Amino acid sequence: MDEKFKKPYDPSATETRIYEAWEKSGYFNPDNLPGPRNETFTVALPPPNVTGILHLGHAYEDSLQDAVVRYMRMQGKKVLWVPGADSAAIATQARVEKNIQKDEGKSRHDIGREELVKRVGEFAKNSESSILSQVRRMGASLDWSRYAYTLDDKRTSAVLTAFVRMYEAGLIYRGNRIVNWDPKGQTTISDDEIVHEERKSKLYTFLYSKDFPIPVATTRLETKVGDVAVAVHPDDVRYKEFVGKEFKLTFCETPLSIRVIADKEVDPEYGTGALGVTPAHSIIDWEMAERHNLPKDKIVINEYAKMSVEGPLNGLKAVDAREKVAEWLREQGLMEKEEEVTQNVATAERTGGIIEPLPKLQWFIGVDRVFTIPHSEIPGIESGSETTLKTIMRTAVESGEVSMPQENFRKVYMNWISNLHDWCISRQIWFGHRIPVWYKGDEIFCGLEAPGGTNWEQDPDVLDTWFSSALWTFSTLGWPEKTLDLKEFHPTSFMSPAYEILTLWVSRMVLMSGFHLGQVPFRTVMIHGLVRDKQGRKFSKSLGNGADPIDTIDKYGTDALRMGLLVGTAIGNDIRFDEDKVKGYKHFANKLWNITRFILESTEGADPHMSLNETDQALIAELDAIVVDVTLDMENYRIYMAAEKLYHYAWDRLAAELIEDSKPILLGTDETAKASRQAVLLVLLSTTIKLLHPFMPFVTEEIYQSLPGKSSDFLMVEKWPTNS
RNA sequence: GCGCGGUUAGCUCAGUUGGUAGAGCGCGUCAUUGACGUUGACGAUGUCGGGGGUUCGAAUCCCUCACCGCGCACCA
Repeated sequence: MDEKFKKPYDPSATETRIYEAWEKSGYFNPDNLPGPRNETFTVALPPPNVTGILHLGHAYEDSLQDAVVRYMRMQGKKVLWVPGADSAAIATQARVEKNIQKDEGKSRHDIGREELVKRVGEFAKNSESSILSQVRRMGASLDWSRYAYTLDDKRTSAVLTAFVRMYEAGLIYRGNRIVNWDPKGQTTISDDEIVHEERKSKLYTFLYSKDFPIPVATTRLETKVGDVAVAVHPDDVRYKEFVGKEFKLTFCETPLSIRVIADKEVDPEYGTGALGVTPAHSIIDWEMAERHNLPKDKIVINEYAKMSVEGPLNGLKAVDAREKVAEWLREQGLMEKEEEVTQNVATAERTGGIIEPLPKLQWFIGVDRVFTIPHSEIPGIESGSETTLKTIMRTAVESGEVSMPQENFRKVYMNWISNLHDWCISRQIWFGHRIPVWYKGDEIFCGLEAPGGTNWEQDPDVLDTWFSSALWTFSTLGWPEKTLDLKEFHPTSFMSPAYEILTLWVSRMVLMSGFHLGQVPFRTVMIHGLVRDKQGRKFSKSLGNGADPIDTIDKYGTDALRMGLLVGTAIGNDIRFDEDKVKGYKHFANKLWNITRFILESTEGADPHMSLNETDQALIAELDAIVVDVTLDMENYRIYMAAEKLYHYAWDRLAAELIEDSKPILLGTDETAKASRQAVLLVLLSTTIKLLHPFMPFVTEEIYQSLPGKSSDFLMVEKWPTNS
C-alpha cells in the first residue's frame, strides 16, 4: 500500500499535480482519447468575462458541466468541452476608463479611440490568465488547445461574416428608432441591460393653455414642449367631439401645434384619460406617431439629458426644466393637480444612469423580417422556405430539436419570444467588434474589409457583446470556415446557463445558429439557478458578501466545493451557499481515502480475480443496482441525485456496514471466505471510485492511481461501470 | 397588467412516472484503544401553506385562496 494513505487526504497537495497530469495526458482533447469513440458530446463553456474573477456562480456552472462532461467521457463518447473568455465590451471598457480617469485624470476623448482600444485590449489580455487558472482549479476538463477569445482573429472573422451575411439577407438594417439611451454611459443599451427602480415622483395634471379643452396628466412635464398631439381612447365620450381638431398654442414660451387623436393604446381610466404625445421621447408615443402620421423629429432633450429647445428651458437639466415648467403652469393657473405617485424608473444596469428614450440611427436585427433559409435541419422549417428569425427561435424549441426539459423555463422562453422586438445591436463605445459598414456621402458599403477608394468612413459603433456571444457554439469551432470540428461537433450537446441569461444568450444562440447554419446550437438546455449567500441574497460587491471559491478550495479542496454545490440542489432552483456543507464533503473525501486505506491494507497480496462466494456476489449485485440507478440519473441530468446516492452508498453502506462486517472475515480462519471478501472489496472500491469521479475528480483519480490492476492510465478515461 | 416560481423536520433543501415522507447541518444522549483527530449508534407525534376536487391511494394531478419571491411589459 502506498505510504500516502497513512496520512489524511490533503487536497492541496494533490489537486494541482493531478490537473497537470490530466492536461499533459492530452485526454482533454477528444482527438487523443483512447479507444473507438463513435458518438461525440460537445459543450461550449459559457465564456467568463476576461477581466473577471471566478465567483461561485462560475464554480457551480463549472462543476455541473464538468460532471456531465466527465460522465460522458467515461461512457466512451468523443467528448469536447471548449473553453473561452468574453471581452465583455462595455464592462471592460468602463473599467479601464475608470482607471485612466483615476490615474491620469483623462477621459476617453482625451486619449482617443485607437489608444483607448489598445489599452483596453492589453488590460483584457493581462487579466486573461487569472480567470483561466481559476477555471483550471475547478478541475474543469476543458480542451485548452481549442481555447477561444471573443476578440481573437477567428472569432472576429466570424462576427464580421455573420454581420455581412445578415445584412445581405436584409435582416440587419439601420433605422431611426427610439432606443434606450444611457446619458451617463453615453451609449445605447438593450432592454435586457435595464433595471427598473421604484421611485417617488409627481403626476401633474394640467392644461397646455387656457383655450385647450382637454387636461393632460404627465410625470415628465419637461418633455411637453415636444408634444405634437393629445391622444384619447376612441370610445371616450368626454373627448369625442375634439378628435381630429388641431390647436395652435404657446406652451411655456414654446409654440406648439397639438392635434387630438384617438388611439386604443390610451387607458381612459388613467389620469384624465388623455395623454400628451411626445414622439421623440417615448416609445409608445413614437409608435402612435407612426400610426397617425405625426412628426417624429421634435427632439427637445439631448444626449446629455439636457433641454435643447428654443426658449427659457434651453440647456437646463431635465429635472430642473420639469420644475421650471411646473412653476410656469402654476403662475398661469393651468396646473390642475399635483399628486405623489410611485413609478418605475428605467436605469442602466452598469452605470445607474436614468434611461432617456431618444430617437437614434442604430443598427437592428429584424426578428420578424421574412427571408429564405437556404438550408435547415430544424424540423418544421424546410430548406429553401420563407421564414423569420422569430419563427426559428420558436420552432427550434417547439419541435424539440432543442430540448428544454424544464417546462417552466420553456414557458418563459416562449413568452419572451412572443413579446420580442427588433434587437438593437449597435453600441456607442469603442472596445469591441466594430460595425463593418462604411459611408461616403449617401453611399453605404457593408463588407469584411474596407472598400477601395478614398473618403470612406467606417461606422463608429461597435456591436453589442451578445452578438459575438450568440455565435459562440459555432464560432469556437472555426466557422465561417468549413472545418472538420464544425462538422463533427456541431450542434453541441449540452448547455447549462443561469436563468438570468436565458433570453439574453440562449435565445440568441438559437437565432444565430438557425440563420447561419440551419441548425440548433445545442440539443439540451438545462437552466440552472443562482448561487446566493447564506441569507439568500445575491452576491454583490456592494454587499461585500462575495465568497471567493478559490478561498473555499484552499480550505476544503475542489472536490468538496463541487459536492457542496451539486448535492441536493435541484437544477433550476437557487442555491444557498453553505460553507458547512462544503466542510462535510471534505470529510467525505477523507472518508473515501480511509476506505481505500483499509481495503488496500486488508487485500495486500490478495488475488483480485478470485471467484466470489454467494454472499459476496450479492454485494456485487447490490452495487449493480446502484449503477443502473445512478446511470439513469446521469442520463437525465439529475446530477444532484446521482451524487447524493453515491455519497450514501460509500459512507453508510460500504464504510459503515460492509467494511465493519468484513473485519471478522478478514481476521478469521476461513481462507476461502477471506479471499472472496478481499476480491469483492477491491471491486466495490474501484466501482465506487469510478462512479464518484464525475463529481469528485481529484480524490478519485488520486486513489485510482494506487489501485492494483487498474486498466487505464487515468480514471478520467476509464469505462463507466455497467451492470455486470 | 401578462407570465414563472416557492411554501416539506429547528435551519438549508431533496423527493424522477401518484403507492402511507427523506438528506445535510445543527441539537441531545450514549458509545468508541484497531481504516477514519474528519468515528459510530440512537433520538423528528413534520395537519408536506389553507380549503376543495379526481383517485383504491395525493407532498406529487386539477380548482381555489393566502403569503413570499422573480421575470416581462406598462407606467401618459
